[in-house]
Amino acid sequence: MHSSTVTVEYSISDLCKEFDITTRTIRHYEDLGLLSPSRRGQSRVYTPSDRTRLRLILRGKRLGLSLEDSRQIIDMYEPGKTNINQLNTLIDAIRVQRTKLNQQLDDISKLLKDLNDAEANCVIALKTNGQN
Amino acid sequence: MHSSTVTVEYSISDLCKEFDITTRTIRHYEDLGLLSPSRRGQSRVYTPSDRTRLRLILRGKRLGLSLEDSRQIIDMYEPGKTNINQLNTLIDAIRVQRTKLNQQLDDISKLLKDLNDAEANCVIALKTNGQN
DNA sequence: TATAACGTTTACGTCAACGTAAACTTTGAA
DNA sequence: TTCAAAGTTTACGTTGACGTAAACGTTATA
Repeated sequence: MHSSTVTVEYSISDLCKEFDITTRTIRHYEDLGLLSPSRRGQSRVYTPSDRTRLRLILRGKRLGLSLEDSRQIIDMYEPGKTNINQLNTLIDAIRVQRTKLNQQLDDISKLLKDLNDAEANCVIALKTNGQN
Repeated sequence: MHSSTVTVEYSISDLCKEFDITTRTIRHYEDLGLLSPSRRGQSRVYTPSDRTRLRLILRGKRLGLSLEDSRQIIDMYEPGKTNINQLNTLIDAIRVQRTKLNQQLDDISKLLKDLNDAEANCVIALKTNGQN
């Protein structure tokens, strides 16, 4: 039996291009412990898992999370060697995040509604001011 | 005919308490042109409209918007003396914001799903590790 | 009247999240 | 072989969003 293994990997510039960020940004995330790529020689080598983490970090950024927040959330996905105490605090942390996200959902729906109103007003103003 | 007018107003500390922020924060927003309260003597006096603007700013913050972004969005609500050109660029800006918000909605729903999975894993781990 | 409680301005400090520059190494193609 | 492209480390700079401290004015009430 032969299981073929196609080890996928990425260079730092691969990820930069894909996500439209700079090398500085990626190295910065590594400095903060959000990424820990292996090395070939002195060059960084990223796995699909690293790439996923990066995607999660950027998603967090779009939601206004700090890098530290993102680090904690991402760590939630890898329970790894957490003991029971940690599991309970983890569950609490998860619920805290969920509460924040639900607040955001509410905020967004209100903002979307406001934008709809604003746009409607614009359209009306455009029709009314056929002169000018 | 007599229209009774109960002019509602707020002091800076009123708003600080209501929204749980500092005076420094409110004055900072004023420095950036997001608020422009009137004065009685040298003290700032805030109207319900000012209060609404503040609420919108803080909502923007929860969504990860910069103060500059919030300023622009809030200005969308007050078309005021905008001419037709401005109205069209305004409509474009509104649609840009809407796109971003929809992206956020998508991000949030994914994150919520991830958190659900993470919590489920925690619960399983808790049951499995009845020992330890 | 004095002393809190609240307001003000001015200005330097801080922290996160990178930007930017310098100086260097490694590697593949001409 | 040389030279351009891509990689590296180190370190100071910048921007946004306030914090913090100093020094001062106003008002109410004990």
